[in-house]
Amino acid sequence: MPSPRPEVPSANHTDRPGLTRARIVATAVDLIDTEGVAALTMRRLGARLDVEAMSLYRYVNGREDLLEAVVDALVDTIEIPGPGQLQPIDGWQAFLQVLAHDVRRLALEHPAAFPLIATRHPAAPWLRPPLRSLRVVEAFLDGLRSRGFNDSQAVAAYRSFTSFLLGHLLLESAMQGADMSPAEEPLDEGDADLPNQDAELSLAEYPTLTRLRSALTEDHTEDEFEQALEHLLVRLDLELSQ
Amino acid sequence: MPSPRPEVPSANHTDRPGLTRARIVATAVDLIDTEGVAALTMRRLGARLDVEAMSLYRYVNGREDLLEAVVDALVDTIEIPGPGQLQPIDGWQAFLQVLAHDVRRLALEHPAAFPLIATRHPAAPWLRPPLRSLRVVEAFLDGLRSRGFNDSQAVAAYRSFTSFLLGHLLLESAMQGADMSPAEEPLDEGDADLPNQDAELSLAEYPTLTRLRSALTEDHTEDEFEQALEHLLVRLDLELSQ
DNA sequence: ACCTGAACACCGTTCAAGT
DNA sequence: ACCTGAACACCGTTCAAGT
Repeated sequence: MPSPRPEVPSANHTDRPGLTRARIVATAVDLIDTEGVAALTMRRLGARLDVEAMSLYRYVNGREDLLEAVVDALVDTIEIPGPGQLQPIDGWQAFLQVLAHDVRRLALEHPAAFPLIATRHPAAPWLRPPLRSLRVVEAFLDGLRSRGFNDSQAVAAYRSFTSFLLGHLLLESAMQGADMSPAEEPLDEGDADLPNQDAELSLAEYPTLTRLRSALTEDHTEDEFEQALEHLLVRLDLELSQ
Repeated sequence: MPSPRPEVPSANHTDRPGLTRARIVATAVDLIDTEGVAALTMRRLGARLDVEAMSLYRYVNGREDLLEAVVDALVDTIEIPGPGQLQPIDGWQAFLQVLAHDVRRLALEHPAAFPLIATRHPAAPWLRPPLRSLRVVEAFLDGLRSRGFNDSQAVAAYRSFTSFLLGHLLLESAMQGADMSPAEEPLDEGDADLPNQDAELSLAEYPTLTRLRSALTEDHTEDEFEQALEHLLVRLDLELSQ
């Protein structure tokens, strides 16, 4: 009855299934989403998996490799618009529109992880965040080629499209995840003689900022995204016909 | 700065002058520039200053505060175009051109630090990287206002300008600082049976990537920057007259 | 085959103690 | 006033040992 486990591929009916690289990565993503990147330590991740930290090293080549795997897992959720989401009639503009919104979904679903996607060095220098996987870039280039772009036009579009996504989505995800990294302490009132830089930074000397403060605070990130995307498409259209 | 001022102004003729917050921050920037952000530990920074790590806590509220100070110091090197660099004749286009290139200078001079500038949460939520200091934003808004922008146009320009800078310069700085973080080990030849993911990632299954590899590898970051900047100016011009 | 105990080097941070 | 020694909690990582 307590027989040593045979070849059985997945026969484990306990609540805590065996460790897997996939399960480790998924839990890591969850930990980042809920507590921030700084909270992702090997030991805490182990604890979430009911395992000692050292066990993770069977499936992951250290913390750096784990972070790499997290980024890859998230980027792999990007869906390249195919026959499912797109009518054959729709051109490259619809293709880029749908793709842009899926990358935006990724950024807003994982605001704490997006800086990793944005700043960790990709496997190859010509992979540009956030479209930083071979699969995604291949599909991106093919998608544009099959919709009328030639090679150099597709490459140029890859460059401008990634720059656009990175700038907008990094700012938007920063806005989203605002201040969740430093786990919300009840604010300390002491040390009133210190500069106290963060509480209410002194706007006194900045009349224009003071006047425009409420305008600056308004969140127009979605409008900005749509408008900038629209302008990018116009710009690409110009370059196509020249 | 209500710093604990010693009575003696600067009477220290030794090669190692006394500690200063400014000196600590400057050395930290240097450490990041030369060895990457991961190398910036309190202990190593102390060693560079011929001091024990604990001494730093007199001038800096821990590592997070130090990183904040590093970012602020770098952002403070941004020069807002004034009567010196700009003729009164020049309009807002010249103003933004000159400013954009100065921020680009910052990114290329400190490629390892730029991700910090890009991703650390600013002091106020309406401060957007990389123009994330009160001084810079005030001067930016005033600069545009004095050149014909009204309030909401200036605020809109702040949003699109920062998005543009962030996307382009983060990619360009990543390109610049490529792989200097993991201190250049002589590559290990062993373990040829493992996936060996990083050495030469397998392009076999990606025909388009294989074909366009050389095109993708070309560095056109400067052209991209100039072109995208030009298009942003055109776009802003349109919004001005509508 | 898979997980762990023990150990090591390094880290951030505090505080009483030195000068 | 300024710096340090000693200590603590936590971290990444290795490896022999357990089952």
